[in-house]
Amino acid sequence: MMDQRERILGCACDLYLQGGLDGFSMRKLAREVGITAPAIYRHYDGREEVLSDVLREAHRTFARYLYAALGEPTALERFSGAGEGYLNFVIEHPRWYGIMHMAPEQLGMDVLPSDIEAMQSAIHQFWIDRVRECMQSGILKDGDPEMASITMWAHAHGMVQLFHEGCLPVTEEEFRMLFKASGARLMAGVATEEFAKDLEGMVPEEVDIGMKTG
Amino acid sequence: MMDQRERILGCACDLYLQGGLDGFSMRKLAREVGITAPAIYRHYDGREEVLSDVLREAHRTFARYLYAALGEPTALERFSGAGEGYLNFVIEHPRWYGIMHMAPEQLGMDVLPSDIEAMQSAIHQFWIDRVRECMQSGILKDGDPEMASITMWAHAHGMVQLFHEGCLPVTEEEFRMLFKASGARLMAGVATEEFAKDLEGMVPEEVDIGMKTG
DNA sequence: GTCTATAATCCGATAGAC
DNA sequence: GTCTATCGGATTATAGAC
Repeated sequence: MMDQRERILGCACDLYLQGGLDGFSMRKLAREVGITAPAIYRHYDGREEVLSDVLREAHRTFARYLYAALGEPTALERFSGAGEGYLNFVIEHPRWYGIMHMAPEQLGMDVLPSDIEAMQSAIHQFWIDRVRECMQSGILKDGDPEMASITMWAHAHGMVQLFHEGCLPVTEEEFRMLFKASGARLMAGVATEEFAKDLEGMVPEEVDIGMKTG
Repeated sequence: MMDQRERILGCACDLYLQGGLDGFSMRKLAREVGITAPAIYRHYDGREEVLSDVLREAHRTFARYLYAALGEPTALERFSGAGEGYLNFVIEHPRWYGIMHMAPEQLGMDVLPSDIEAMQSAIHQFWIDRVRECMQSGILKDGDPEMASITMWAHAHGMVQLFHEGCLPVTEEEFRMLFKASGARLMAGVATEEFAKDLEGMVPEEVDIGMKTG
Protein backbone atom coordinates (compact mmCIF):
# COMPACT_ATOMS: atom_id res chain seq x y z
CA MET A 1 0.00 0.00 0.00
CA MET A 2 1.15 3.44 -0.95
CA ASP A 3 2.43 5.90 1.60
CA GLN A 4 -0.54 7.97 2.72
CA ARG A 5 1.46 11.19 2.50
CA GLU A 6 2.17 10.44 -1.15
CA ARG A 7 -1.50 9.82 -1.84
CA ILE A 8 -2.38 13.12 -0.19
CA LEU A 9 0.25 14.89 -2.29
CA GLY A 10 -1.13 13.32 -5.45
CA CYS A 11 -4.62 14.53 -4.62
CA ALA A 12 -3.25 17.94 -3.67
CA CYS A 13 -1.63 18.27 -7.10
CA ASP A 14 -4.86 17.20 -8.80
CA LEU A 15 -6.86 19.63 -6.71
CA TYR A 16 -4.51 22.54 -7.40
CA LEU A 17 -4.13 21.74 -11.10
CA GLN A 18 -7.88 21.54 -11.46
CA GLY A 19 -9.03 24.54 -9.47
CA GLY A 20 -5.99 26.73 -8.91
CA LEU A 21 -4.98 28.21 -5.61
CA ASP A 22 -8.35 29.80 -4.86
CA GLY A 23 -10.07 26.45 -5.00
CA PHE A 24 -7.47 24.83 -2.79
CA SER A 25 -8.46 24.17 0.81
CA MET A 26 -7.65 21.51 3.35
CA ARG A 27 -11.30 20.49 3.48
CA LYS A 28 -11.57 19.96 -0.27
CA LEU A 29 -8.28 18.13 -0.23
CA ALA A 30 -9.55 15.82 2.49
CA ARG A 31 -12.73 15.17 0.51
CA GLU A 32 -10.63 14.30 -2.53
CA VAL A 33 -8.46 11.88 -0.55
CA GLY A 34 -11.53 10.35 1.05
CA ILE A 35 -10.73 11.27 4.63
CA THR A 36 -11.63 14.20 6.87
CA ALA A 37 -9.63 17.39 7.20
CA PRO A 38 -8.06 16.80 10.62
CA ALA A 39 -6.56 13.54 9.39
CA ILE A 40 -4.33 15.46 6.98
CA TYR A 41 -2.59 17.09 9.92
CA ARG A 42 -1.16 13.69 10.87
CA HIS A 43 0.84 13.82 7.64
CA TYR A 44 1.33 17.53 7.03
CA ASP A 45 1.89 20.33 9.48
CA GLY A 46 -0.56 22.54 7.60
CA ARG A 47 -1.66 23.98 4.32
CA GLU A 48 1.67 25.66 3.74
CA GLU A 49 3.58 22.39 3.90
CA VAL A 50 1.19 20.75 1.44
CA LEU A 51 1.59 23.61 -1.02
CA SER A 52 5.37 23.55 -0.80
CA ASP A 53 5.25 19.86 -1.73
CA VAL A 54 3.03 20.70 -4.71
CA LEU A 55 5.54 23.36 -5.69
CA ARG A 56 8.34 20.78 -5.53
CA GLU A 57 6.41 18.54 -7.92
CA ALA A 58 5.98 21.45 -10.32
CA HIS A 59 9.70 22.13 -10.38
CA ARG A 60 10.56 18.47 -10.81
CA THR A 61 8.21 18.20 -13.78
CA PHE A 62 9.49 21.42 -15.34
CA ALA A 63 13.08 20.24 -14.99
CA ARG A 64 12.20 16.94 -16.67
CA TYR A 65 10.77 18.83 -19.67
CA LEU A 66 13.92 20.93 -19.99
CA TYR A 67 16.65 18.44 -19.23
CA ALA A 68 15.46 15.97 -21.86
CA ALA A 69 17.20 18.21 -24.41
CA LEU A 70 20.60 17.48 -22.85
CA GLY A 71 20.80 14.33 -24.97
CA GLU A 72 20.99 16.34 -28.19
CA PRO A 73 24.32 16.41 -30.01
CA THR A 74 24.82 20.13 -30.72
CA ALA A 75 24.55 23.34 -28.69
CA LEU A 76 21.87 24.65 -31.03
CA GLU A 77 19.79 21.51 -30.73
CA ARG A 78 20.13 21.48 -26.96
CA PHE A 79 19.00 25.11 -26.87
CA SER A 80 16.05 24.75 -29.20
CA GLY A 81 15.16 21.42 -27.67
CA ALA A 82 14.98 23.04 -24.27
CA GLY A 83 12.86 25.77 -25.81
CA GLU A 84 10.47 23.15 -27.14
CA GLY A 85 10.35 21.57 -23.72
CA TYR A 86 9.56 24.93 -22.16
CA LEU A 87 6.80 25.54 -24.69
CA ASN A 88 5.30 22.11 -24.13
CA PHE A 89 5.38 22.56 -20.39
CA VAL A 90 3.69 25.94 -20.29
CA ILE A 91 0.96 24.77 -22.67
CA GLU A 92 0.36 21.40 -21.04
CA HIS A 93 0.70 22.58 -17.44
CA PRO A 94 -0.29 26.25 -17.16
CA ARG A 95 -1.18 25.90 -13.48
CA TRP A 96 2.14 24.36 -12.61
CA TYR A 97 3.90 27.14 -14.43
CA GLY A 98 1.68 29.50 -12.49
CA ILE A 99 2.53 28.22 -9.03
CA MET A 100 6.23 28.42 -9.86
CA HIS A 101 5.83 32.16 -10.35
CA MET A 102 3.74 32.94 -7.29
CA ALA A 103 4.99 35.14 -4.51
CA PRO A 104 5.78 33.12 -1.36
CA GLU A 105 3.19 35.15 0.56
CA GLN A 106 0.46 33.89 -1.76
CA LEU A 107 1.37 30.38 -0.65
CA GLY A 108 1.33 31.42 2.99
CA MET A 109 5.10 31.49 3.42
CA ASP A 110 7.56 34.26 4.28
CA VAL A 111 10.28 32.73 2.14
CA LEU A 112 10.53 29.64 -0.03
CA PRO A 113 12.13 26.50 1.43
CA SER A 114 15.80 26.47 0.56
CA ASP A 115 15.62 23.23 -1.44
CA ILE A 116 13.06 24.84 -3.74
CA GLU A 117 15.27 27.88 -4.18
CA ALA A 118 18.06 25.50 -5.10
CA MET A 119 15.87 23.94 -7.81
CA GLN A 120 15.20 27.41 -9.21
CA SER A 121 18.88 28.24 -9.26
CA ALA A 122 19.67 25.00 -11.05
CA ILE A 123 17.11 25.73 -13.76
CA HIS A 124 18.40 29.26 -14.18
CA GLN A 125 21.95 27.95 -14.45
CA PHE A 126 20.78 25.42 -17.04
CA TRP A 127 19.63 28.26 -19.30
CA ILE A 128 22.81 30.25 -18.82
CA ASP A 129 24.79 27.15 -19.83
CA ARG A 130 22.69 26.72 -22.98
CA VAL A 131 23.25 30.35 -23.88
CA ARG A 132 26.99 30.16 -23.25
CA GLU A 133 27.25 27.07 -25.45
CA CYS A 134 25.45 28.89 -28.26
CA MET A 135 27.78 31.86 -27.93
CA GLN A 136 30.77 29.58 -28.20
CA SER A 137 29.24 27.92 -31.26
CA GLY A 138 28.78 31.24 -33.03
CA ILE A 139 24.98 31.11 -32.89
CA LEU A 140 24.47 33.87 -30.37
CA LYS A 141 26.42 37.11 -30.24
CA ASP A 142 29.29 37.14 -27.77
CA GLY A 143 28.57 38.76 -24.44
CA ASP A 144 27.51 38.02 -20.90
CA PRO A 145 25.47 34.79 -21.07
CA GLU A 146 23.50 35.78 -17.99
CA MET A 147 22.37 39.07 -19.51
CA ALA A 148 21.40 37.48 -22.81
CA SER A 149 19.50 34.77 -20.99
CA ILE A 150 17.55 37.39 -19.04
CA THR A 151 16.46 39.04 -22.28
CA MET A 152 15.31 35.76 -23.78
CA TRP A 153 13.77 34.62 -20.52
CA ALA A 154 11.78 37.84 -20.21
CA HIS A 155 10.54 37.53 -23.77
CA ALA A 156 9.48 33.90 -23.33
CA HIS A 157 7.91 34.51 -19.94
CA GLY A 158 6.07 37.55 -21.22
CA MET A 159 4.68 35.69 -24.21
CA VAL A 160 3.43 32.93 -21.92
CA GLN A 161 1.90 35.35 -19.43
CA LEU A 162 0.10 37.26 -22.16
CA PHE A 163 -1.21 33.99 -23.59
CA HIS A 164 -2.40 32.67 -20.23
CA GLU A 165 -3.96 36.03 -19.34
CA GLY A 166 -5.99 35.89 -22.52
CA CYS A 167 -4.29 38.95 -24.01
CA LEU A 168 -3.35 36.94 -27.11
CA PRO A 169 -6.58 35.55 -28.53
CA VAL A 170 -5.03 32.56 -30.25
CA THR A 171 -5.40 28.81 -29.99
CA GLU A 172 -2.66 26.64 -28.51
CA GLU A 173 -1.45 25.69 -31.96
CA GLU A 174 -1.39 29.32 -33.08
CA PHE A 175 0.44 30.25 -29.91
CA ARG A 176 3.18 27.74 -30.67
CA MET A 177 3.78 29.41 -34.02
CA LEU A 178 3.51 32.90 -32.57
CA PHE A 179 5.98 32.02 -29.82
CA LYS A 180 8.53 30.79 -32.32
CA ALA A 181 8.00 33.61 -34.78
CA SER A 182 8.44 36.16 -32.00
CA GLY A 183 11.52 34.33 -30.78
CA ALA A 184 12.98 34.57 -34.27
CA ARG A 185 12.31 38.30 -34.23
CA LEU A 186 14.22 38.53 -30.96
CA MET A 187 17.09 36.61 -32.53
CA ALA A 188 17.32 38.87 -35.56
CA GLY A 189 16.45 42.11 -33.77
CA VAL A 190 13.55 44.45 -34.37
CA ALA A 191 15.52 47.59 -35.22
CA THR A 192 16.95 48.46 -38.62
CA GLU A 193 20.68 47.95 -38.95
CA GLU A 194 21.33 51.66 -39.20
CA PHE A 195 19.43 52.40 -36.03
CA ALA A 196 20.97 49.46 -34.17
CA LYS A 197 24.37 50.99 -34.92
CA ASP A 198 23.27 54.36 -33.56
CA LEU A 199 21.99 52.63 -30.46
CA GLU A 200 25.31 51.14 -29.44
CA GLY A 201 26.61 54.19 -27.60
CA MET A 202 23.26 55.04 -26.04
CA VAL A 203 22.70 51.88 -24.03
CA PRO A 204 23.12 52.24 -20.25
CA GLU A 205 25.83 50.26 -18.51
CA GLU A 206 24.98 46.65 -17.84
CA VAL A 207 23.97 45.80 -14.30
CA ASP A 208 25.84 43.32 -12.15
CA ILE A 209 23.46 40.69 -10.96
CA GLY A 210 23.50 37.59 -8.81
CA MET A 211 20.51 35.62 -10.00
CA LYS A 212 18.08 33.73 -7.93
CA THR A 213 15.43 31.80 -9.79
CA GLY A 214 14.23 30.13 -12.97
CA MET B 1 -19.03 67.99 -0.19
CA MET B 2 -17.56 65.24 -2.30
CA ASP B 3 -19.72 62.55 -3.79
CA GLN B 4 -19.72 59.67 -1.35
CA ARG B 5 -19.26 57.15 -4.14
CA GLU B 6 -16.07 58.93 -5.14
CA ARG B 7 -14.79 58.85 -1.57
CA ILE B 8 -15.50 55.11 -1.38
CA LEU B 9 -13.67 54.61 -4.66
CA GLY B 10 -10.68 56.55 -3.37
CA CYS B 11 -10.52 54.39 -0.26
CA ALA B 12 -11.00 51.26 -2.36
CA CYS B 13 -7.98 52.21 -4.47
CA ASP B 14 -5.93 52.89 -1.35
CA LEU B 15 -7.00 49.61 0.17
CA TYR B 16 -6.22 47.62 -2.95
CA LEU B 17 -2.93 49.39 -3.62
CA GLN B 18 -1.86 48.79 -0.05
CA GLY B 19 -2.91 45.20 0.51
CA GLY B 20 -3.61 43.72 -2.89
CA LEU B 21 -6.65 41.71 -3.81
CA ASP B 22 -6.33 39.25 -0.92
CA GLY B 23 -6.55 42.05 1.61
CA PHE B 24 -9.54 43.60 -0.11
CA SER B 25 -12.92 43.06 1.53
CA MET B 26 -16.08 45.10 1.81
CA ARG B 27 -15.71 45.16 5.59
CA LYS B 28 -12.17 46.54 5.49
CA LEU B 29 -13.24 49.03 2.85
CA ALA B 30 -16.06 50.23 5.09
CA ARG B 31 -13.67 50.60 8.00
CA GLU B 32 -11.36 52.67 5.81
CA VAL B 33 -14.19 54.93 4.69
CA GLY B 34 -15.42 55.28 8.26
CA ILE B 35 -18.83 53.73 7.74
CA THR B 36 -20.23 50.23 8.15
CA ALA B 37 -20.28 47.60 5.45
CA PRO B 38 -23.97 47.65 4.54
CA ALA B 39 -23.75 51.38 3.81
CA ILE B 40 -21.48 50.68 0.85
CA TYR B 41 -24.29 48.81 -0.84
CA ARG B 42 -26.20 52.08 -1.14
CA HIS B 43 -23.50 53.25 -3.56
CA TYR B 44 -22.25 50.03 -5.10
CA ASP B 45 -24.12 46.88 -6.05
CA GLY B 46 -21.37 44.74 -4.59
CA ARG B 47 -17.70 43.95 -4.39
CA GLU B 48 -17.47 43.26 -8.11
CA GLU B 49 -18.69 46.74 -9.01
CA VAL B 50 -16.18 48.35 -6.66
CA LEU B 51 -13.33 46.39 -8.15
CA SER B 52 -14.31 47.25 -11.69
CA ASP B 53 -14.16 50.94 -10.72
CA VAL B 54 -10.69 50.41 -9.26
CA LEU B 55 -9.71 48.73 -12.50
CA ARG B 56 -10.99 51.75 -14.45
CA GLU B 57 -8.80 54.02 -12.34
CA ALA B 58 -5.80 51.82 -13.05
CA HIS B 59 -6.36 52.06 -16.80
CA ARG B 60 -6.89 55.79 -16.67
CA THR B 61 -3.64 56.29 -14.78
CA PHE B 62 -1.72 53.97 -17.10
CA ALA B 63 -3.03 55.80 -20.14
CA ARG B 64 -1.97 59.15 -18.65
CA TYR B 65 1.59 57.84 -18.23
CA LEU B 66 1.70 56.66 -21.84
CA TYR B 67 -0.12 59.42 -23.67
CA ALA B 68 2.09 62.15 -22.23
CA ALA B 69 4.64 61.12 -24.85
CA LEU B 70 2.31 62.15 -27.68
CA GLY B 71 3.59 65.70 -27.32
CA GLU B 72 7.06 64.73 -28.51
CA PRO B 73 8.11 65.89 -31.98
CA THR B 74 9.52 62.69 -33.54
CA ALA B 75 8.34 59.11 -33.86
CA LEU B 76 11.41 57.88 -32.00
CA GLU B 77 10.87 60.29 -29.14
CA ARG B 78 7.19 59.38 -28.90
CA PHE B 79 8.15 55.71 -28.79
CA SER B 80 10.90 55.99 -26.22
CA GLY B 81 8.89 58.54 -24.23
CA ALA B 82 6.03 56.05 -24.02
CA GLY B 83 8.54 53.43 -22.97
CA GLU B 84 9.72 55.71 -20.17
CA GLY B 85 6.12 56.25 -19.14
CA TYR B 86 5.54 52.51 -19.07
CA LEU B 87 8.64 51.98 -16.97
CA ASN B 88 7.67 54.72 -14.54
CA PHE B 89 4.16 53.31 -14.20
CA VAL B 90 5.18 49.72 -13.49
CA ILE B 91 7.74 50.86 -10.90
CA GLU B 92 5.56 53.44 -9.19
CA HIS B 93 2.31 51.46 -9.33
CA PRO B 94 3.06 47.73 -9.35
CA ARG B 95 -0.34 46.85 -7.88
CA TRP B 96 -2.20 48.82 -10.53
CA TYR B 97 -0.20 47.10 -13.19
CA GLY B 98 -1.11 43.85 -11.44
CA ILE B 99 -4.86 44.36 -11.42
CA MET B 100 -4.77 45.25 -15.11
CA HIS B 101 -3.42 41.77 -15.81
CA MET B 102 -5.76 39.76 -13.61
CA ALA B 103 -8.18 37.27 -15.02
CA PRO B 104 -11.79 38.51 -14.79
CA GLU B 105 -12.67 35.52 -12.60
CA GLN B 106 -10.18 36.67 -9.99
CA LEU B 107 -12.19 39.86 -9.74
CA GLY B 108 -15.43 37.96 -9.46
CA MET B 109 -16.58 38.64 -13.02
CA ASP B 110 -17.29 36.38 -15.99
CA VAL B 111 -16.12 39.01 -18.48
CA LEU B 112 -14.77 42.52 -18.17
CA PRO B 113 -17.16 45.45 -18.63
CA SER B 114 -17.08 46.55 -22.25
CA ASP B 115 -15.83 50.06 -21.49
CA ILE B 116 -12.76 48.56 -19.79
CA GLU B 117 -12.14 46.33 -22.77
CA ALA B 118 -12.33 49.43 -24.92
CA MET B 119 -9.63 51.12 -22.81
CA GLN B 120 -7.42 48.07 -23.28
CA SER B 121 -7.94 48.12 -27.02
CA ALA B 122 -7.09 51.80 -27.16
CA ILE B 123 -3.82 51.25 -25.30
CA HIS B 124 -2.92 48.35 -27.52
CA GLN B 125 -3.66 50.43 -30.60
CA PHE B 126 -1.51 53.22 -29.17
CA TRP B 127 1.50 50.90 -29.16
CA ILE B 128 0.82 49.62 -32.66
CA ASP B 129 0.70 53.22 -33.85
CA ARG B 130 4.04 54.00 -32.18
CA VAL B 131 5.59 50.96 -33.83
CA ARG B 132 4.17 51.82 -37.24
CA GLU B 133 5.54 55.34 -36.98
CA CYS B 134 8.98 53.99 -36.15
CA MET B 135 8.84 51.62 -39.10
CA GLN B 136 7.99 54.51 -41.40
CA SER B 137 10.86 56.52 -39.91
CA GLY B 138 13.38 53.79 -40.61
CA ILE B 139 13.99 53.02 -36.95
CA LEU B 140 12.29 49.65 -36.84
CA LYS B 141 12.49 47.01 -39.55
CA ASP B 142 9.56 46.98 -41.93
CA GLY B 143 6.89 44.42 -41.24
CA ASP B 144 3.56 43.92 -39.51
CA PRO B 145 3.43 46.55 -36.72
CA GLU B 146 1.12 44.36 -34.67
CA MET B 147 3.52 41.42 -34.71
CA ALA B 148 6.50 43.57 -33.82
CA SER B 149 4.57 45.19 -31.01
CA ILE B 150 3.70 41.79 -29.57
CA THR B 151 7.37 40.86 -29.44
CA MET B 152 8.30 44.09 -27.67
CA TRP B 153 5.25 43.93 -25.44
CA ALA B 154 6.09 40.39 -24.37
CA HIS B 155 9.66 41.36 -23.60
CA ALA B 156 8.65 44.39 -21.55
CA HIS B 157 5.86 42.57 -19.75
CA GLY B 158 8.14 39.64 -19.00
CA MET B 159 10.86 41.89 -17.59
CA VAL B 160 8.32 43.57 -15.35
CA GLN B 161 6.80 40.30 -14.18
CA LEU B 162 10.19 38.84 -13.35
CA PHE B 163 11.09 41.97 -11.44
CA HIS B 164 7.84 42.05 -9.48
CA GLU B 165 8.05 38.33 -8.75
CA GLY B 166 11.47 38.87 -7.23
CA CYS B 167 13.22 36.77 -9.88
CA LEU B 168 15.54 39.69 -10.68
CA PRO B 169 17.25 40.63 -7.43
CA VAL B 170 17.91 44.25 -8.35
CA THR B 171 16.91 47.61 -6.95
CA GLU B 172 14.47 49.86 -8.77
CA GLU B 173 17.29 51.92 -10.16
CA GLU B 174 19.15 48.83 -11.35
CA PHE B 175 15.96 47.53 -12.89
CA ARG B 176 15.58 50.71 -14.93
CA MET B 177 19.00 50.17 -16.43
CA LEU B 178 18.46 46.45 -16.91
CA PHE B 179 15.13 47.10 -18.64
CA LYS B 180 16.72 49.50 -21.10
CA ALA B 181 19.81 47.39 -21.69
CA SER B 182 17.64 44.36 -22.40
CA GLY B 183 15.44 46.44 -24.67
CA ALA B 184 18.52 47.48 -26.62
CA ARG B 185 19.43 43.81 -26.98
CA LEU B 186 15.97 43.16 -28.39
CA MET B 187 16.47 46.02 -30.84
CA ALA B 188 19.82 44.76 -32.09
CA GLY B 189 19.01 41.04 -31.87
CA VAL B 190 20.70 38.36 -29.81
CA ALA B 191 21.80 36.09 -32.66
CA THR B 192 24.95 36.50 -34.74
CA GLU B 193 24.37 37.89 -38.22
CA GLU B 194 25.31 34.62 -39.86
CA PHE B 195 22.83 32.65 -37.79
CA ALA B 196 20.09 35.25 -38.21
CA LYS B 197 20.44 34.77 -41.98
CA ASP B 198 20.12 30.99 -41.62
CA LEU B 199 17.05 31.51 -39.50
CA GLU B 200 15.08 33.35 -42.16
CA GLY B 201 13.76 30.29 -43.93
CA MET B 202 13.13 28.36 -40.72
CA VAL B 203 10.62 30.68 -39.08
CA PRO B 204 7.03 29.42 -39.01
CA GLU B 205 4.35 31.38 -40.83
CA GLU B 206 3.08 34.43 -39.00
CA VAL B 207 -0.25 34.05 -37.29
CA ASP B 208 -3.25 36.17 -38.10
CA ILE B 209 -4.49 37.81 -34.95
CA GLY B 210 -7.27 40.11 -33.84
CA MET B 211 -5.96 41.67 -30.68
CA LYS B 212 -7.88 42.30 -27.54
CA THR B 213 -5.98 44.04 -24.76
CA GLY B 214 -3.11 46.23 -23.68
C1' DG C 1 -4.59 7.15 12.05
C1' DT C 2 -9.03 8.61 11.75
C1' DC C 3 -13.05 10.30 13.56
C1' DT C 4 -16.73 13.92 15.66
C1' DA C 5 -17.22 18.23 17.50
C1' DT C 6 -15.91 22.65 17.85
C1' DA C 7 -13.25 26.98 18.42
C1' DA C 8 -12.18 31.28 16.32
C1' DT C 9 -12.24 34.07 12.23
C1' DC C 10 -13.29 35.80 8.22
C1' DC C 11 -16.38 36.70 4.14
C1' DG C 12 -20.57 38.87 1.10
C1' DA C 13 -24.94 40.27 1.42
C1' DT C 14 -29.68 41.44 3.36
C1' DA C 15 -33.75 42.98 6.57
C1' DG C 16 -35.58 46.42 8.84
C1' DA C 17 -35.35 50.33 12.23
C1' DC C 18 -34.22 55.17 12.34
C1' DG D 1 -27.96 57.14 4.00
C1' DT D 2 -26.51 54.85 7.80
C1' DC D 3 -27.16 51.93 11.46
C1' DT D 4 -27.67 47.18 14.26
C1' DA D 5 -28.41 42.56 13.89
C1' DT D 6 -28.09 38.61 11.41
C1' DC D 7 -28.06 34.89 7.81
C1' DG D 8 -25.36 31.46 5.64
C1' DG D 9 -21.26 30.31 4.17
C1' DA D 10 -16.27 29.68 3.97
C1' DT D 11 -11.69 28.90 6.08
C1' DT D 12 -7.46 26.87 9.24
C1' DA D 13 -6.71 24.41 12.98
C1' DT D 14 -7.26 21.86 17.51
C1' DA D 15 -9.21 18.72 21.45
C1' DG D 16 -10.25 14.47 22.67
C1' DA D 17 -12.65 9.95 21.90
C1' DC D 18 -11.86 5.58 19.60
